[in-house]
Amino acid sequence: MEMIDLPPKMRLTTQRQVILEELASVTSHPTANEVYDMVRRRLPRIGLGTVYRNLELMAESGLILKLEVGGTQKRFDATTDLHYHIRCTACGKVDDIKLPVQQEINKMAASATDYQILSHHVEFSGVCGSCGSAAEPSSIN
Amino acid sequence: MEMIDLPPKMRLTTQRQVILEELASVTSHPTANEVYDMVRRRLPRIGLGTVYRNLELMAESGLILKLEVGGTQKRFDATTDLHYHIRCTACGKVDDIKLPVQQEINKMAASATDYQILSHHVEFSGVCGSCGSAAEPSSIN
DNA sequence: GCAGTAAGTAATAAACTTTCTCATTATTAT
DNA sequence: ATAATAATGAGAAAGTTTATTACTTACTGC
Repeated sequence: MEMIDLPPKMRLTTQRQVILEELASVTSHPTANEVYDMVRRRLPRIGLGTVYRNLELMAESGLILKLEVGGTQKRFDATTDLHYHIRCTACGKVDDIKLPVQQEINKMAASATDYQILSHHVEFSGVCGSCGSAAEPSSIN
Repeated sequence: MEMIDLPPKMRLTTQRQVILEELASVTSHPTANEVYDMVRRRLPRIGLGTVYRNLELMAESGLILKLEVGGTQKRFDATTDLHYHIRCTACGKVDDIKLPVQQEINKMAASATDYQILSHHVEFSGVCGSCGSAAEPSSIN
């Protein structure tokens, strides 16, 4: 039994504010460690556990998105409206991809499984611009 | 016994055979640790590192699939033809979903990004049958 | 068969990501 | 300002995956 209840008395601490601001300041999808590095420039004494705890809390309350995309680390996204992602197989970078969300795919899925469908996510794999130009300048012949 | 297409110099050891057989014997998508447990019933002295190393090698050679779906652990799949997955948000179980792969989505993506698209994967989130019936008996009341 | 060599294994250590514990600090309501 | 308590920081701990190492096994050409 899982209910989405945001913590009753969630306090607005400096740490939370800065974490959210830093996450919102980038269009990339940083890992917890990367957020930690960004935040530490402004709050040098913050603990890594605090970053993890708050990213998790914010994700639970829907304030941010926790992306469980490929790779070993989870990534976080301050843009909470539904969108798909693409990950570079060479450098691991994750970008948004501006593709309309295919809502009808959920209905198709519902009739193909006994699961109760909640959502779906599409993750593309590809080679990003900088990695592609570095690796294969002769591929368009 | 099926013919296994091994990369040159890759030997078909007992460990590899058993790992592959055990993985192929289930329709679930076990984690490395679960494969380890299954294999250990037949080869009690096998090491966890051996399981990891060989799952990784087999995934690289295309013999099996390594799934980087949600959750903290990677999962492995002996079925290598393209298909989508669905993960239970309650118990973390991952199942195949029999939904035709949307090839055209790659073309749409190609025109929406400067990445060179290689592939895509769709992962659904939902509640599986057993979790659903266990969690919400109040819906029948 | 047998030496020589390459590949694989088991065990262990190590790296890395994430979660947990707890004494202390900071925030909120009074 | 004070009390109540949520949150923090520091470190330990847990969990997953990779790397190292010494030993074993299998393949090669003789």
